Amino acid sequence: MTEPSQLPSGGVSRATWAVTDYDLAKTLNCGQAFRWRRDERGWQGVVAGRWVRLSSDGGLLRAETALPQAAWQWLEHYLQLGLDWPRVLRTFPDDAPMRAALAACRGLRLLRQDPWECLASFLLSATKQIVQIQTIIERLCQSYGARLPTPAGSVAAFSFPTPEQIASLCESDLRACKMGFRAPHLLGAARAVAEGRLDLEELPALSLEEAREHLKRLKGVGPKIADCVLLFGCGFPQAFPVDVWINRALRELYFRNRKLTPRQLGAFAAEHFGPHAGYAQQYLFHYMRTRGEQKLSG
DNA sequence: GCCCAGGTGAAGC
DNA sequence: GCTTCACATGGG
Repeated sequence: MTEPSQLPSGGVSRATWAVTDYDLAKTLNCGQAFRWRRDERGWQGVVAGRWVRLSSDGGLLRAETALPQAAWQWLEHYLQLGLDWPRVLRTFPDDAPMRAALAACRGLRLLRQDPWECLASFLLSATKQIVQIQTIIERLCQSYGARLPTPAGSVAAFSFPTPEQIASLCESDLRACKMGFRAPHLLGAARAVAEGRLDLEELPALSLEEAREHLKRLKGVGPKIADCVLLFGCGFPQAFPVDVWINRALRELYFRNRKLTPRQLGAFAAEHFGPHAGYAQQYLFHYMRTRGEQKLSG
């Protein structure tokens, strides 16, 4: 990572970073985050309560905000620009499935998302397709988030509703966003966080097992959603969410289609994929989902 | 209509 | 322990 160069113009602020092995399109569109939208100039999203447009240009990553920025740590942290990627790569097992996934998903990175948005989003993900999760979250933000400043001519943008904002609603308010049986789960999680019964900021200081148990106290949070929050929002690189795709991937690629329980798969993953198993998981997930598709440019 | 989707919890063996 | 099923909603 290099220091960003900054060129203010009007209310807008811009920055540029030199990156290697960083595929913005794959990273923003691989199913770890749900709020990024492609437009003619890049990707629009909301990070740390700010509207931002990201784009890539060869080895350069560009960012544009609606308001002046005194500093960019909030975005560098989200994009994990300080990560020593070659060091992560060296921890992966050298086997045929992993080599294929790495070749197919070159440049895919993990983001460091806000833990609350991550928890709420994955609570809404249960037995939903990614496009439908995106739609539900968009309705939630438009209905109950706060309007954010955007550049002239851009479509409206909204913050992700805080735990307090959601805690003040009732179940039918949430069901109006078409989240179905997930509504009481989201409401319960929002109230637990708003009332201080769950401290998301404390989780990174705990062991993986302790943090997982804290999250699983919430109704609607099992091992899969807990590990998504720990991997994408709390900085546990060894967390390994096992969903239908990973289940399929592991069985097909490592177990010749033998049937295994999620518990057995989790144990295998922890042993086989090493200290950054979660990164390996995201490569296998994206590899399985895009296998057979024509390569998209981004 | 039927089946599936980045699951979970309750109830049945 | 493991298996089965309901739970909302939308798309193929």
